[in-house]
Amino acid sequence: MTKMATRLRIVEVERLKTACSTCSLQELCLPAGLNESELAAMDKLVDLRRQIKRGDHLYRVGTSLQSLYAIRSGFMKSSVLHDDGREQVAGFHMMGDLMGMDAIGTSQHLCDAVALEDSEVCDIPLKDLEALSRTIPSLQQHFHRIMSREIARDYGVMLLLGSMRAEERLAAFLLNLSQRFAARGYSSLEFHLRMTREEIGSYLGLKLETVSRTLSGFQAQGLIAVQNKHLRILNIDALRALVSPHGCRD
Amino acid sequence: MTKMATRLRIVEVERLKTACSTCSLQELCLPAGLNESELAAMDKLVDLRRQIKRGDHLYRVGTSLQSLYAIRSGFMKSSVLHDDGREQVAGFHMMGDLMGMDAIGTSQHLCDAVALEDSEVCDIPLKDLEALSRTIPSLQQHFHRIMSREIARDYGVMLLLGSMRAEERLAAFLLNLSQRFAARGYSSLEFHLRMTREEIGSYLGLKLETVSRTLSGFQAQGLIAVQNKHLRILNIDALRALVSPHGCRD
DNA sequence: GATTTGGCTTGATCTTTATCAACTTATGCC
DNA sequence: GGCATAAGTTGATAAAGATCAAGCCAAATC
Repeated sequence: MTKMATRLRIVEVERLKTACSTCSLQELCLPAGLNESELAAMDKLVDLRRQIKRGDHLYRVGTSLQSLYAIRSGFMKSSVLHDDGREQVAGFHMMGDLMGMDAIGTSQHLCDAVALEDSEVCDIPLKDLEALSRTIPSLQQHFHRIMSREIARDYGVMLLLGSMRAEERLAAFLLNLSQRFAARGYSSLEFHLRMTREEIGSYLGLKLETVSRTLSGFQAQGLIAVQNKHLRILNIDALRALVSPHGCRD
Repeated sequence: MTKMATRLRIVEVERLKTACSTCSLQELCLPAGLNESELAAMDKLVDLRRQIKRGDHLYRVGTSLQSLYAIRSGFMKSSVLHDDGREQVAGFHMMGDLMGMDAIGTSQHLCDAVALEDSEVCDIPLKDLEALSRTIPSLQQHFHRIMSREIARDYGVMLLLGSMRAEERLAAFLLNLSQRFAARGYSSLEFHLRMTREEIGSYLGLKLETVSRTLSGFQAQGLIAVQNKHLRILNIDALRALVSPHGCRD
């Protein structure tokens, strides 16, 4: 304690708050499953915290990969750009999510990451993470799990984009958000959509008008209550039924 | 040489052929970039080779993850199943590709892997791979790159499914196949489609009739020549132009 | 070599979602 | 606090692709 205190300066207080060992997202984030001494090693790795204002980029297509980013707070989107300017939102990311993994392969970011509200991310230098995960098998394993889960999520999005109708896509989208908010201790039935209808549409492969209409339709059926970005799920079972139409499973 | 010869038995000849150190796919596959002694370590890891007959499963949804699989020869598809039986092809895989990475997160396969022609895969036990990659940084790095590239590929598919029209999807699909065949030393302009129209459609989020019509359309325009599964690209630039419509880049 | 079956093509029609357009409601800014 | 601008809703119409249907071709089977 005293030894530490001597080293502290005002800026470093800020840093200390970043420590994985005291972070409430520990269980969701990269350090999940580490013991105390391993957590301390993690703390050394994650020494920079970055503020991203709403609308600002965390990284851009073509930028060289420096670090992976763990979201501490806020909400972000990542999007791929087509040559002709069309934007496809590839994902929405919230606290505890790890971003930037698509760039490891080429050392260049392949998508843009933009904050949809003021956000805070932890900077995790890839080289350091790789070095540390060579000495901490459970960190290595967890990192692989996180990358794998991203692949699995992507497969889910492909299923959605490739074989669902507009209503199913929206229902699946709302249920996914609901579940993720729940996992972070927020209400699963009432939340704030941080993205525009256009961004939802882009993610789901629909036009914004279709998103709007479909949401209105859900409201008319009594499944949800929407007012702008405020959303309340009124009948979650009905939403689930929409995604898995007849419950006919073989 | 003589030392090795004494150790050989007939079954082991079979194994020897599996060795990464003598595999022609070395540069495409997991061992890319390893030196000789590292390659020898890889050889010990990959000790099982498996034959998959056309139509057979390499793994199924829900099966527990044992190994990752590197394709030595043949052609496979992976597909996600919707509750109601709809199938979405998530990818086509050929020699040098690594399969099964979606299952690391949950230790259970989330998709089915089926051989589209008689194939041969190398069995790579995940635990062993993780252990070895802790001692060989370049292997670790390459493994991460491969997972990352899978994520990047998925983003590309999302872009395709979310914001391209039927013609663009087909053109992008053909160009992707062409490029992958080229990377493996085959002709980039003339190849055999190993999947049915329905499987192409499933991958691209289209119905088989649309795939057929669109291919016929390409043929009518002189872009390709198709006869059943035999395909020849006649005007690759025009195909490229279809994917990036106006070349209007900002 | 005939038969069968699965895969493919092509046409006609229907459905879903996109597009175009007008208008309303928020949000942010001076 | 009002004005400007962005976001969202809703309607009318158009277009892309799905669906239904018929027939064809080719490889596998007997």
